[in-house]
Amino acid sequence: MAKREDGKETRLRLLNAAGEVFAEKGYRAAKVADICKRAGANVAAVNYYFGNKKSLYREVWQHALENAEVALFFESAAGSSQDRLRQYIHELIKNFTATGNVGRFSRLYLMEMVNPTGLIQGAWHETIEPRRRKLHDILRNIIGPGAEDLTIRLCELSIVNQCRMFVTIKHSDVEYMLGRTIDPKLIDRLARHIADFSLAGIRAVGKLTG
Amino acid sequence: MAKREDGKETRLRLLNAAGEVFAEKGYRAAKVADICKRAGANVAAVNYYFGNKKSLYREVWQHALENAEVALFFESAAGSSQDRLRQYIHELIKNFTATGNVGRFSRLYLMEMVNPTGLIQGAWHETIEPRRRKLHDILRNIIGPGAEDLTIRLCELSIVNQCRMFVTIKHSDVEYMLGRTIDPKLIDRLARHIADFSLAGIRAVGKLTG
Amino acid sequence: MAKREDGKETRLRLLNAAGEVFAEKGYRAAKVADICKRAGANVAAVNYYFGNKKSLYREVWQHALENAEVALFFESAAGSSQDRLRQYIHELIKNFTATGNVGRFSRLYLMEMVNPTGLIQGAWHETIEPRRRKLHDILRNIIGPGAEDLTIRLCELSIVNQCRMFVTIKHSDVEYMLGRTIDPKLIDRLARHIADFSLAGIRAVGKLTG
Amino acid sequence: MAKREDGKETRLRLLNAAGEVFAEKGYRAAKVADICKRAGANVAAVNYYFGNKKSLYREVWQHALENAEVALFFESAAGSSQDRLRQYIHELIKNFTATGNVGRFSRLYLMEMVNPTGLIQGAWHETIEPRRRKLHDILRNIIGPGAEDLTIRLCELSIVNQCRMFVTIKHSDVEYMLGRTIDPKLIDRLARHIADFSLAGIRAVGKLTG
DNA sequence: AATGAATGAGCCTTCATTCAT
DNA sequence: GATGAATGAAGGCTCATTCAT
Repeated sequence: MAKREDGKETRLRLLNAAGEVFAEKGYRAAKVADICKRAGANVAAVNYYFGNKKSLYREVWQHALENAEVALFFESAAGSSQDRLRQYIHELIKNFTATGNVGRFSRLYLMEMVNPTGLIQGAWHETIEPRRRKLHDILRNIIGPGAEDLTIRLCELSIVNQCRMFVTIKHSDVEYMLGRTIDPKLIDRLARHIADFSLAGIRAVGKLTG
Repeated sequence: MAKREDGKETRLRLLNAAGEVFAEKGYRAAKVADICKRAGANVAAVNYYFGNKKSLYREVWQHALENAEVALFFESAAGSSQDRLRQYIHELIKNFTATGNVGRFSRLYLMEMVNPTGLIQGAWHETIEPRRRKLHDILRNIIGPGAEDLTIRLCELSIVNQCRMFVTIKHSDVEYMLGRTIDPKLIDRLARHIADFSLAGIRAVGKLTG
Repeated sequence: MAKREDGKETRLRLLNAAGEVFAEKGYRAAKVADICKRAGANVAAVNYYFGNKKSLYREVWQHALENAEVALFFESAAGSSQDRLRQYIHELIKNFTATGNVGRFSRLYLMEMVNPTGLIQGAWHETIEPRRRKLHDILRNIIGPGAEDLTIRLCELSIVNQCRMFVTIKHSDVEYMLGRTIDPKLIDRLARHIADFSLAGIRAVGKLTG
Repeated sequence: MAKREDGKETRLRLLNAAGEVFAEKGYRAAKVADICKRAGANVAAVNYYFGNKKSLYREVWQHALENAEVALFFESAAGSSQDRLRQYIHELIKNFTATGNVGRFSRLYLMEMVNPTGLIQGAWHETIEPRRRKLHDILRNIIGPGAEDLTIRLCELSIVNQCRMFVTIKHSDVEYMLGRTIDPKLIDRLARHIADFSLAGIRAVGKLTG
């Protein structure tokens, strides 16, 4: 609570506060004043550390990517392709449901998808591409080399969009549709469901076009 | 340009304009002035006809829900359960990709999901429930009476969330992942993919728990 | 004092108030709030009528040019070239010392010269050119066709810059140097002085280069 | 980059930087942060060394006035009165067009004239008076003892205001009116022009009132 | 019944200044 | 003695809303 601190610390507090507020409200609706208040700093702090709201937003993405990316991809994936797909889905869901940087980032991501700010350009594809590549390879292994590329891509979409339900899990119809509240056990069940459901789906469409 | 129209007509134009703008920008980012301009009405028109922005938003939802196109949604379903599921998916996608009231409503719906305004309470469940009921019945028929209710609900989510990718089709990663732009032929392909993928998935998880 | 007036009236009041404040303080130091207060309007009035401060500034120039220009050039100039020069100088000084639109414009002009805003581009040369042309022709007549063009242009500058002292007459060293306060009689004396001084000057340099 | 310089040195760098920035932008538009950056000092340096922006401004004037280049201005004038006038005009113009302290000071002076800060009271007259005195004596010699004092003062104004065109030489109409860019040769030509033009003017008005 | 005029509250940003070290 | 951190006050702009006609 020292009055004049390291400076990097206040900056970090602002970054985290901004991450939360942007994730909750979206870029436009997020108020600089709210961010500062949540970080325990003055209104002018955002300008002091980041220049303006736009730059702050970009830095929040940068920060989120740098920190979230770490947890994102199990490099040591092993086992059969089926096992790897299960692992992938688990990771994806964990990513979407996580608290802290990772979960927040997922929400940030959806916000940007629904209400594009046009402020993050590069970071966007840097985020998507490696995830997509990974999933693509797994699916290719499961379906076999004979399948159309489009078939695989459609499977990617089916899987990613099933997992994405977790992004909107709050305030959404997910809980309503399941008739119960979300808890870790249910999340596990969902992950298994998506894996089973998808593996069958993949095989089915793989046969049709392979 | 008539100075004295019916009065109800201006009101309707405002309602439509508001639907468009809210769907495009979301509640907060939508500007009353824009809505009025698009409706060819005065700045004060919104407040004159609807009291304020919030009431206008509620009326837009009400209007959308009362709209026959949305409400009568897949009444005429017939054939085997598999066929009815295909029809359902097609309807859902058509709904999401349609222009005019229907597609706009879908976007409104997503906007509300991501950025809840807390203004529409009742209308929300009125929308979801009948759709869900319908899908539930179809799935129950396919899976059989022995299955857990939760299993069916998970399948509902899998299907709905696959279809939901169309809502964010613009500015999203869908086109990026498919490596091509969306056109009617591709939408058809996607619908078939989701149906095939899901039917296989349903059967698989049905067996596991049934 | 009607609460809701013509609208053009408030706009005009803003335009005049802005003219005064910009002339007194310069573009940057002029406060929108001050302008509005002086015009008896709300802070948002500037945005309502002119969009923003910059546009207001441009409109003030436009307005000043349209109104000042009327009084600016005696089209019916007659008499010998010497007489026309005297007339020109009188006009110029009257222009610089006038109250209301004309005098204010001169100050605006000087402000722009010292602290260019880069906002008025076109209006600038439109202002200068006709004045310059007129003086140029008079001087050419006095000096004779044999003189270098540069010589004439130097005489233009000598005259214009002598007259320009009136622009800075307040807060300046003019009163201090003259040892007395400015009054209409003194202005007359100054005009005669500048005319006599300049006519002799013109003839002298005309001989040298002619 | 030394952490421990004399301390006086930083102060001096600030003074010079401030002189430049104030001259370029005027008091209000000059930013403390800019001044500090240009001086290679910390944002807090101005307040540390000078208390606040106002005091810094006053010290800049004081510094400029105390500066030998400005104060010793045309001490060594000799020759006939005509020659001394030519010298005076040359000095004045050199002063206005000079780079470094002197030219900067001229601009500071004009800024203050157009946009009085009310901060320099005393220094103001200290600047004007000795210059004026000098010119006055020269003119008195040329015109002769019989002339009205007012006549001489009017001539002073004519000369000073002709020379003053150099202060606003950038961004002004001077280049536009001359139809060419300013270079040392042209400045020389202008100095000669003003001298010739003025000498003739002086003699003419001297005769009229003498 | 309908509208152009006008406003107030709130937001982002700037900047001189202060403070703790 | 000097500085990076932090702040408060104020300015420009946006926008939903209100008012008089």
